[in-house]
Amino acid sequence: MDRAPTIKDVAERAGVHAATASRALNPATRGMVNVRTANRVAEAARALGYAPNSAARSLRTRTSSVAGIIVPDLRNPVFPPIVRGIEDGLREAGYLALVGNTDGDPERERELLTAMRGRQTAGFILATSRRGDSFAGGPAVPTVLVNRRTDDGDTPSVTADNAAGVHLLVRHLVDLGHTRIGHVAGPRDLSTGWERYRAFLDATTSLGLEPAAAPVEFADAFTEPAGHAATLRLFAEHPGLTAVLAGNDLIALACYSALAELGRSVPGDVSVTGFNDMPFVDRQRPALTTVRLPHYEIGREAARLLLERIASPTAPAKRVVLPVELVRRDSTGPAKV
Amino acid sequence: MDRAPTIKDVAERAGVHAATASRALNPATRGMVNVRTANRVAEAARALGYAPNSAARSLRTRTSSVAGIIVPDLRNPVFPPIVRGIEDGLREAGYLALVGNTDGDPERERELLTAMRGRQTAGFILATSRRGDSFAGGPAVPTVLVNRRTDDGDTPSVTADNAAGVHLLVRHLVDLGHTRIGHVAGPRDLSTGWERYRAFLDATTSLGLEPAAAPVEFADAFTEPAGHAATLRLFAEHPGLTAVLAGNDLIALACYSALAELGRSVPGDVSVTGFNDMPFVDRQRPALTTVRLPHYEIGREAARLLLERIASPTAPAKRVVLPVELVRRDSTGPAKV
DNA sequence: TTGTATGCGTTATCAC
DNA sequence: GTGATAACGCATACAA
Repeated sequence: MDRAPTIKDVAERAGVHAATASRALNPATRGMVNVRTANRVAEAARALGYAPNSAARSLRTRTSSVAGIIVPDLRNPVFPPIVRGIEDGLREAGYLALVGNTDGDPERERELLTAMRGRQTAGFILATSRRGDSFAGGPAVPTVLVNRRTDDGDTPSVTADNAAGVHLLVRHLVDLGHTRIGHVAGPRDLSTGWERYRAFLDATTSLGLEPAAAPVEFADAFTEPAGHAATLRLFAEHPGLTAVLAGNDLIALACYSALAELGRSVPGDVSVTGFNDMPFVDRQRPALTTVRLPHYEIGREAARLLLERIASPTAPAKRVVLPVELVRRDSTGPAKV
Repeated sequence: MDRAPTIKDVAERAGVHAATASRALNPATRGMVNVRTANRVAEAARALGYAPNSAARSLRTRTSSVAGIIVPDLRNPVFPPIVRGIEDGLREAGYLALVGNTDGDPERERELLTAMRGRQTAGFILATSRRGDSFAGGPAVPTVLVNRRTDDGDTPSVTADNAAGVHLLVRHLVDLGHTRIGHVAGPRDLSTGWERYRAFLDATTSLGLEPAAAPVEFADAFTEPAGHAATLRLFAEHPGLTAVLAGNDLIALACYSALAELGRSVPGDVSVTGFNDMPFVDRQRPALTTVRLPHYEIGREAARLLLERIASPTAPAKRVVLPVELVRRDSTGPAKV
């Protein structure tokens, strides 16, 4: 088992200097070399099964075709399709994806970023950002935010149209005759939680509900336990609600169990809506009315943006917002009179 | 914005030569250097925020601390916890994880392996193997199989105890009085499908069922559509079955819908069992009786095995089999008499 | 225990 | 259009 062939071996076989072989093999510099020699080199490379040593290339060029993806936890069902979309988008451009989980811990995130940067990662796609985060003095490395974003507009991002989704849901509930609608919101420091909350205020007032008829309770996290607790708090204060707009699907499922505890039926007594359309919420009992996000496309778009960013790092930061879709199922019904 | 500090910068600041700094920073060679200088170097490194350039290190040492994980599709709910377990296990050892999806296409898999190998990947963890696969002349790169394995024992693997799980399920059904139990099996060319199928034959005969009372139908894939079709075929031939053991949870859910189509209730007319205990199958209607696999631990164990393998590549290949657990829920009930 | 010298494989710069 | 050369940052064989 001898060592893998190097560019020197290729050059020798083609009867040229290593530098020439390098130029011939690199699409960007191919033009500098005679077509015939270029072909000879390509032929030799193929014959030898030559594959460039990317460590050497990275060392020399200070970049690589590897991107880092950082998510809170891959086990949260929204992330697999996003990551898959990113991976597909990256791979088409010849990039590979490093994936890391932070569990929402900024310390872990820093460690991961450092570790990845040390491996010459060409760029980052972060699904972990908080509204207040800033990359000002931070990464000279191209970075794209996905799913969540920061408040400042300095970093490119790909998110779903949270506001439109909430408007769709509120209108749907109002159309069903609901006049007292509560919101179990996600954390305020995440753009997803915050945007949906703001849109809820917006939509309810613009549809003529008094603030007292549209109370809000914040969950500490986008999880079932946090959602459960928040739902109980909401109904303790506002027992007369006939509908709940949950910050995401997991919170909506928590509403199911909390309402069952309170002896209320869904949707008989209370209508419930989610956000995300995670796998299997269509098979819950009752099937969840929610807003579908194009998670896979969000991922692909993020990959596209990152590649753009790598190609031209100084271009102004784009913020892409992808459309969402209302999915009516069985967890919403006419308001009880 | 100046360049990242190199080991030279660290050495200079500590007043030593780069070689000494290198030895001081590397745990393996730390012993060769005076404790006081070692501390001085470490201090300088910390002050400068030094992170070794892994491209240079890889070039020099011909290895890297990056491992490749290859799965069919991250969106299949069994993989996220496995990948998460792997990532956690790798990271504790300072390794990063490259993740790629193949959609079950061997061609894509080859491409990914080549691409990753070209980037000095230190090892691979594959969740994509088929029974007949062989790595004989293949990868000199350390490799571990996870979830699935090949028939030959040449490659280390971490799998769940499929046979024990099936025995648990069959005994559970027999205890409930079922005497005509069908099996909607997964693909024969995957070890998961095959082992569960073999165990089904084994368990039913050893518990006294005639082969005719334990018919099998194979699904083309571990998916709902394939499971649906296979379930219909099974009941077309054997309408008298009172229980179905599905090859995995997705096939079990397909049994639900196929049986509903046939006008049979679950578990009133027919009991159904799954395999995996995916997220949310406890919230299906009815909640699924299934076997729980320790997916996260499977992933961690695979990472451990890979690190072992990297440390001593010639040691004999271990095959780790992790225990499973029966989870009784509402999809199984007493046999209809 | 520390310093010196060299090379890993590639590409950028400079000659020709 | 091509060749010679140097340098990317690190780790190690060897010398001191």
